[in-house]
Amino acid sequence: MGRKPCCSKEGLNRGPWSAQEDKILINYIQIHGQGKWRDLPHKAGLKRCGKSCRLRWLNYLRPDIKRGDISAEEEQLIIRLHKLLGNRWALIAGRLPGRTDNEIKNYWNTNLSKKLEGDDKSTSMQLHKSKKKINGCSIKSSKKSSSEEINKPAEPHRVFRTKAVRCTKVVIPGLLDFNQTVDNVGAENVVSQSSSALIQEDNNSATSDHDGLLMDLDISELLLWDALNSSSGSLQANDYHQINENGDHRDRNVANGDHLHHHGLECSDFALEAMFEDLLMDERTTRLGDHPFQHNDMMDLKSLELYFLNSEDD
DNA sequence: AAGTCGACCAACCGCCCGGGG
DNA sequence: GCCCCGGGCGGTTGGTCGACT
Repeated sequence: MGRKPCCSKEGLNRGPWSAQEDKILINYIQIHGQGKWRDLPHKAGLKRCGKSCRLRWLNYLRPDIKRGDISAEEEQLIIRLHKLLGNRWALIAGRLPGRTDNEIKNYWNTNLSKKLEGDDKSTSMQLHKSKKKINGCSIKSSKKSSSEEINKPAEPHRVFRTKAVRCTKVVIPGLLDFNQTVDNVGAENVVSQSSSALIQEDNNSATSDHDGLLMDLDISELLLWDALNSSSGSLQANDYHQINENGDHRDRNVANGDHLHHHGLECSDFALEAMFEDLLMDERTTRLGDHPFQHNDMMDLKSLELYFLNSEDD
């Protein structure tokens, strides 16, 4: 009955990885590359489930993993992205170079959720006094986080999807031509710059007056966040490819343009995410006035909002 | 010093999706 | 169209360790 397990658990090691196992896995991947996770343990001589190997590599052994505390900037970014995306840890992680979804998820669950919950509760008559230490006072991570820096207004989060259900199809009317050449764009720069921009835009971003969709942090803000930072330096297409590879998903869904069709654009989550960057690419590479964005580096926020509102209506 | 509690986080689990046959 | 497989994702668990009493 039930689902067939991904592998036989018999005779397999479980729990924490030993240094020896790590070494074996690293050596194997360095030689053979990633993929074929199910076969990997057998071929590499590891007594581990393939999924376990994959997780170990992605969350711990990858060379581009950034170790250390989450910075205040990263924390702000996580909060805002979570507001926008909900528990889409992989997407959020995609915006934080070197951070893994697991790490962000853990960080959120142990620090930020309580922090924000505390904020909410503190402004809602503090009904739960029985729950001591709820407001981050004794949270261990206070040593590394910056709760004082979170001066968020206590308000319910508005996310597009709070439930972790994959959105595989999003139809966006053919306002944008995603078939345009993708060049001179470095997503890595986009990511890093975008991140800081998002933070900087925190307080002065023009939030929409429209109900619902664009309240608080919204798609247009995310777009703006990217767009505002699209003017720096010339960037290479292979940079984009590189970050796609590092970002696991976007190369498949976006760089190939699989999901992007003009006049009725279909896109996956990954494509949706990368769409923001593609919008940026569009703006940068074409510099045409045919779409709602001004060809200046400073884009018209209202245009962006209207664009998405129209999309929503459609 | 010893016991208890709670936070942290690596690892696991189960579900879902896309691709291929 | 259906089924299987590989891979990805989010939720949850459990071991470890530090803080507190």
